[in-house]
Amino acid sequence: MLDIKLLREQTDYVKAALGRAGIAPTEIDQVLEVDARRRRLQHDLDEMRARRTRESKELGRLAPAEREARRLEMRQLGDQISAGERELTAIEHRFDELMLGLRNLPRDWVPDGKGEADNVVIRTEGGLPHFAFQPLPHWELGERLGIIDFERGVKLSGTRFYLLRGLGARLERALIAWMLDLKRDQGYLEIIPPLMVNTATATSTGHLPKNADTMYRDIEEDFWFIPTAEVPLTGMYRDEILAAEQLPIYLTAYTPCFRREKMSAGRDVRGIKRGHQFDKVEMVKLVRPETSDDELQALIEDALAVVRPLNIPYRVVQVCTGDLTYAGVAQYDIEMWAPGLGEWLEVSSCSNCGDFQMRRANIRYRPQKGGRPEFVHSLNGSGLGLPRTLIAVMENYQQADGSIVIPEVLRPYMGGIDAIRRGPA
RNA sequence: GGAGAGGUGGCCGAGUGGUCGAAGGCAGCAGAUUGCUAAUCUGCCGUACUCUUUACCGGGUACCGAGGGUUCGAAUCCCUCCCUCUCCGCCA
Repeated sequence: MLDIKLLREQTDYVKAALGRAGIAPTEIDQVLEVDARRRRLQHDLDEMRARRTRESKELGRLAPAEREARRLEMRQLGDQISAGERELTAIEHRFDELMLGLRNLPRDWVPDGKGEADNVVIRTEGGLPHFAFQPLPHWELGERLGIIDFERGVKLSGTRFYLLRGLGARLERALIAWMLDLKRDQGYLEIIPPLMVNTATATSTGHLPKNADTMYRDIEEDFWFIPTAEVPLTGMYRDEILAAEQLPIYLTAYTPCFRREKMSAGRDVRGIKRGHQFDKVEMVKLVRPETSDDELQALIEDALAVVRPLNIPYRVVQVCTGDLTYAGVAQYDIEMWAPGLGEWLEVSSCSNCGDFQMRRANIRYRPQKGGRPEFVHSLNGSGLGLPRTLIAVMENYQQADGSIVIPEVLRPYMGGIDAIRRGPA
């Protein structure tokens, strides 16, 4: 959530910044209009309540006979106040709705753009590999090796579901364990969070109310299945005031993620690139405000530290204003090359969310002992998304005979196995 | 799921209709004092919104789990819900 004071006091700046992300200035005007009405009503109500308090105290001291006379008058005032309170509640709901609907402001240095096509590749590492044969897409490899079973996934659940079996499952588990160990070495605290969260938690990260239609939920119990571990990790300290010494907080978690993707027909239909359920290792940082831009750079490095040892070509993309996540002020994506698919795969997305989520989650810290609490800043990044990392490994490490060599760093996690070959799994 | 107890400020903990934003303690901040990292004393010390204001100070309102209700007036009485604890049941 944005700071309403910023909207009031630096309206033009906010309009310009949001304009770069494709938001019409009239949206801000609308918020300010409701804000003005809300404040006026609040003020009137405050005065009525002040009068009631004052006169009620006097009334208490009066003799019983006099008391009766003024009781009726006081009751009318009470009715007026009740009516005002109902009106205020309605306006506040409207106000909250509008405020929750405003995305975060991009940093000034984020490149302008309308969408994905305008993102800027800022770095590419590793030349594209040459194969002496036609590299296969991972679904071919997976089925031939018996490590991915698409048909049975569909049978169990439906389209876009699959299962990993044998060494495929083990490879995924190896990747997860290896990543988590790396994160631990980088200073992240490993968490196993709930995979279902309540509405308040999902609202605090900005996933609700805007993206309600992309999440699975249990209405009866007010549970939302997490679309990413960012949600529980970022929400962990909701409604808390942290001690300054606690910051920065670095958290990591491996979790399955659930997304009600509105799958467009014909796009990414094959393989495991996009599904309703996938595994991910996530990083979340809660930091002091003045450090968050530097922490974002460090976060990218922490993600790259997972990418590099795999020896797969990758690139870093700076996300433009039109493609930023809702809560982000700046964002970088990391993409790995998939020779079978012939495309770059987004395996990580690192964002600085400023105080946007922390304001919603009401997570603050005291900069000085005894000082006033301030909102902290939050960041999140994948470290990494598993299916796409698995794709990249499979497609880059495939051999002419259809086997897949296990990357060196993963072998200790695979019981020393050096390749996945054809044969009984 | 059933029965009982309870949810109060950063923490602990009083408070059962008005003088309670809330005693007391701890922690924190400022100062005093002390022959030495401790002790003692004094003062300050919730959050948000708002008015006045350059700012400070000050005034007002809201907040005692959440939402309703009763009342001139609710932390306090009533209703609903949520959560925690204890016991029972069920269970991976």
